[in-house]
Amino acid sequence: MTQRNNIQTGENPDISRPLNFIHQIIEDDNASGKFNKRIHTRFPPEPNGYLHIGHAKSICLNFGTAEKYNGLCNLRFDDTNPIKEEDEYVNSIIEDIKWLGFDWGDRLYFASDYFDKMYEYAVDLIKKGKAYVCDLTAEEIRQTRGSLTEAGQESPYRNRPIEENLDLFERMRKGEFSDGSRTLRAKIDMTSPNLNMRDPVMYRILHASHHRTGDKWCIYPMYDWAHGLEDSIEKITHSICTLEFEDHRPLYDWFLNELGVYHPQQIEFARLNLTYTIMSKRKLLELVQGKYVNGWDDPRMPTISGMRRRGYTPAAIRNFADRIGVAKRESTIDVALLEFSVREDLNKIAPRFMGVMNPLKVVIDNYPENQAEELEAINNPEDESTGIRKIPFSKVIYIEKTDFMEDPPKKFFRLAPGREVRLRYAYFVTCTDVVKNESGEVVELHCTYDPATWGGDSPDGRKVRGTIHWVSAKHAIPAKVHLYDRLFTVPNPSGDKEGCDYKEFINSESLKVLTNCPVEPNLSDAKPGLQFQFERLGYFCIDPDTTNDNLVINRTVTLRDTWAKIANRR
RNA sequence: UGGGGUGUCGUCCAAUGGCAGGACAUACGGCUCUGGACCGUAGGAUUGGGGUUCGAAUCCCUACACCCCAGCCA
Repeated sequence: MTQRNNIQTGENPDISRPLNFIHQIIEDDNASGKFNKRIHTRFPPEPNGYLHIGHAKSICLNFGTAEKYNGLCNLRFDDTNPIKEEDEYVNSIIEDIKWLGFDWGDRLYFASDYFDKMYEYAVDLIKKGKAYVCDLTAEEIRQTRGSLTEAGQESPYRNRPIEENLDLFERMRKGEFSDGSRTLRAKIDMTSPNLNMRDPVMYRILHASHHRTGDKWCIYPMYDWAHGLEDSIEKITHSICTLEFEDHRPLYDWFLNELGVYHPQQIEFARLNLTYTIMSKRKLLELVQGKYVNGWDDPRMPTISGMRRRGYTPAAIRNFADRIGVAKRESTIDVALLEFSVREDLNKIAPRFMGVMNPLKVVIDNYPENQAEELEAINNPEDESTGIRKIPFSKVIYIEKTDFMEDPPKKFFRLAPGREVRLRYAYFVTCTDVVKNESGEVVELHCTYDPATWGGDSPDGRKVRGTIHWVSAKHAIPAKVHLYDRLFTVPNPSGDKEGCDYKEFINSESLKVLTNCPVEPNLSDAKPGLQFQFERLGYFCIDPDTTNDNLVINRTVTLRDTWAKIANRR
C-alpha cells in the first residue's frame, strides 16, 4: 500500500507536497521488495544540443528522486547517433548539471562505452532467431510497415537462416556494405497495432566518425535497442522518460525479456512546457544558427546556460521544478511561476544597489555647490548580516524619467511640480522648477532639499507618499544595461495559430540595450556573475562581457510593479 | 480510422469511496524609507450523460475533447 507522505522534502523547507505518482510507484516497489529497496535512476541526454529548463525538470526528478530515497543517479550520454553529436554539447551538459548542484560521483557513462556489449547481445538475439538482417531500403521498409489501420507486410529477408544472418551482421560491422543498404531488425510482429513492434530496426549502417569511438564502428544501434540495454547494464531500477516513449515500452520490455537480462521499470511523465517560449531542441538550434539570438547562452534562451547568464540561480530553478510537480497530463506552466521562483530566491540573497535606467537630471538648488556627503544604505533588508554601505550624495543627481510627471494622475505618488518625495536613504526634496527643451520635453528639474531630513527621516514626523531612487551625477559610473523580456509575444509560439511559423512571434523588444546608465559607484569593482537588485527596478547581474572600463549588466527579472498595473489599466 | 495516453479553479499540482485543498496568477485591503518584500481577504474547477453506493473527482457503462505513434532521430 502506498503511504501518504507529507514530510517536508527537498532543499526548500517551504515546499512540501504529497508524493508524485513516480514516488508512489517507488514506495510501492520498496514495499513489495521489487528492487530490494534499491533506487537507481539516470539522466540520459543525447549530446546534440544545450540543456534547457525542460531538461532541468527531468534532472531534478532523476537526481532528486535518488537523493530522496538514498539511491544513485547516473549521468549517461546517449550517444548512439554520430551524425548529430558533439563534444561541445557533452561539456556544456556536464557544466550545466553541476551548476544546478547535482553530483553523479564517478558514474559518468556513455552509451558508446557499451557498443561492444550491445553487439554481443545482438548476436545473441540472432542466434535465438529473434533478429535478422534485412536488405530492404529505407523506403521499402516504410512502404511495408503498413499504416495506423493496416498491418505491415513481412520482409522477404525475415526468414533468413540464422547462420546467414550471423555472417551478414558481422560483415555489416566490418564495413562491407554501404550506408543504408542493410539493417538488423528484430523479428516481432508485422501485424501489431503498435507500430514500434513491427520488426523495428536495431542497427543501421553509418560510415560516420563518432565523437568518442572514432571510426571503430560503421553500424550504430537505434534508440529502442540501445536504451534498455544501457539501463540494464547500469542496473537502473526506474528508467524515467517522457510521455512519447510510452508506446515504446512494450519494445523496451520485449528486448530485455528476450535477452533474459536485468530488467528496469520504464516510467513516463509529461515533459515541461512553458508559456512565451519554446522547448524544442530543433527550434532552439535554429534560433542560434539563424542568429535570432546571440548563441546558446543568450539570456533570452530557455537554456540552462542562458538562464545562468540571465541571472537565474540554481535554487530558483530547483524550487521551480519542485513546485510544478510531476504528472502524466500534458500541461503548460505559466512563466510567471518561474519568475516568482527567481524573485523569491533573489529577494533573500541579492544585495541592493541604486541605478538609473533612463536618467533625468535634477539640480538641488539649495545644496552647497561643492559639497558631497556619504549616506548609509542597507545592503539587504531581508538579511541584516549583510550590513550597510555608503553612497555619495551631491548637488546634481539623476533620477528615473518615469519617476516624474508634470501633470500626474491621481494615484501617482512620485515627483511632480511642487510635490515632496523622499530620495531613498538621503533627503526629502521638493520640485520647484521644470526645464524643457524646444520640443517641450522635460530635460531637467530643480528641487530644494530639507537638510533636517538627512538619511531620509523627517524629524517633524511629516510623511511623503513616494520614495524614489537616485544616483549622484558626479560619482556615478556608466553602465551598459541589457533589458531582457520574453522571447516571444504569444503564450504558445509553437502552436498558437495554424500555419504560422514560431519565428513570426519573436518579440522584437525582447532585448533593449541602454548605454551610459548612471549607477552607484559601489558597483565599480563588481565581478561577472554578481546578482543584485537595483532598488525599485528589478534583479540584475553582471554579464561576463564586463571589462575594467565597460560594465555590462543584465536584467534578470523586474520587481513586481503595482504602479505599472495601475498605469496600464487606463 | 488501429494502438497508446490524458481530462479537477485562468495556469499547474493534490484529494488513493467520506468537508474538492495548495501554489502561481487576478482583485481588494493592511504594513512599509523599494508602489519591492511581508501579512490578510475574496472570487474561481471535477468534460457531458447514465449507473453502483448511505456517500463518487475517485468504481462501472457511454459519449466527447485533447496529446502521441507510420525516422535507418532520440
